[in-house]
Amino acid sequence: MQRTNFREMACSIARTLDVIGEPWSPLILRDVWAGVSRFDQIQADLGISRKVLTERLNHLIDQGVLERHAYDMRPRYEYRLTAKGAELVDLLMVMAGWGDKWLAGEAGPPVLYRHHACGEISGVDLRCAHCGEPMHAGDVDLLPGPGAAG
Amino acid sequence: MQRTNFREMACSIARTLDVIGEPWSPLILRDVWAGVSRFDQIQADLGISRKVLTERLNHLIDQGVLERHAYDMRPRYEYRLTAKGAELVDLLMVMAGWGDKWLAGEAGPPVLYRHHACGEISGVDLRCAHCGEPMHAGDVDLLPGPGAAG
DNA sequence: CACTCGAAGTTCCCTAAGGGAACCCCGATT
DNA sequence: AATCGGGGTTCCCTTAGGGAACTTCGAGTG
Repeated sequence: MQRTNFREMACSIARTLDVIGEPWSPLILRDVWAGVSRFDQIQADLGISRKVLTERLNHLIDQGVLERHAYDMRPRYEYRLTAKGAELVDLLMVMAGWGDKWLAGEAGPPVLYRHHACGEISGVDLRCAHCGEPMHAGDVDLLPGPGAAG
Repeated sequence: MQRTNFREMACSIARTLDVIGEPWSPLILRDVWAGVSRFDQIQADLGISRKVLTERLNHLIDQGVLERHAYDMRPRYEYRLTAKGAELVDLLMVMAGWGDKWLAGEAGPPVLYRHHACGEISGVDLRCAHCGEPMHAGDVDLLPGPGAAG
């Protein structure tokens, strides 16, 4: 399909999409996060083609988001999130929050999140890292940064 | 390419991907958010094929994320974020934050975010909606919710 | 009125990516 | 020696994305 690649764009959103923007990649990370971490498990859970799963896993490993770990003397492997990958899961939690709010409908959210610190069922909330007040799409101005395109 | 559709999965991440998971969709939302909101502008800014841009815009409108708005007596339109779409931009800010941290390199972030409330250059931080403490991937347990698959 | 312009698509062909099923490899078990 | 099961690889087919040319429609110009 000769897909355009986003890596060269001077945009952190595009670059992030170059890492996890392909179809299935976020769901693979979700599975690994949730403990579904072996090839056949992921393949069966998602219903993804084995060929594509291989490609995605290799790409995620190349990008430093997953690592491949032997769990037996036999050639058996499980996939784990790296620190870089674990921070991507924050993104998945925000996605899940949006889906819960706008797409879950009558049935309610399929998954609940219990926060260790307070023990309550909760969700993520976006705050300004500087002042701690809510920070949403309409609460910011965009300015060119040091890495902006020439 | 007979792509699998994610809509029917009992997972808010998958359902969200069904709305904005196709290649280009998040970048289209980013453009509209940043004020690049007309067909030819978006097409030129992204370098996306006109055919695919048409498909993506229609899908985003169908999903209630964008709306098409005439800005002239002539058939001229601009695209705007709905409330549903504006909340998706929160997701884009989290993506941008991850890209800034892990992919920007020496050059630094291409775009800076100035928070209206405090006037500072900042970024988003994920907090528990219930207790206000940090809430990241490792800080939660996943539990089946009311909309979980049978 | 005829001509041109520009925004916003639409159409067509070509290539490459995803789906699916069959096949392969390799160490362990029987 | 034969089987098993995890973890892929290979092959073919279909369809989505890229790219460029073409269309449509109202406005402005001479």
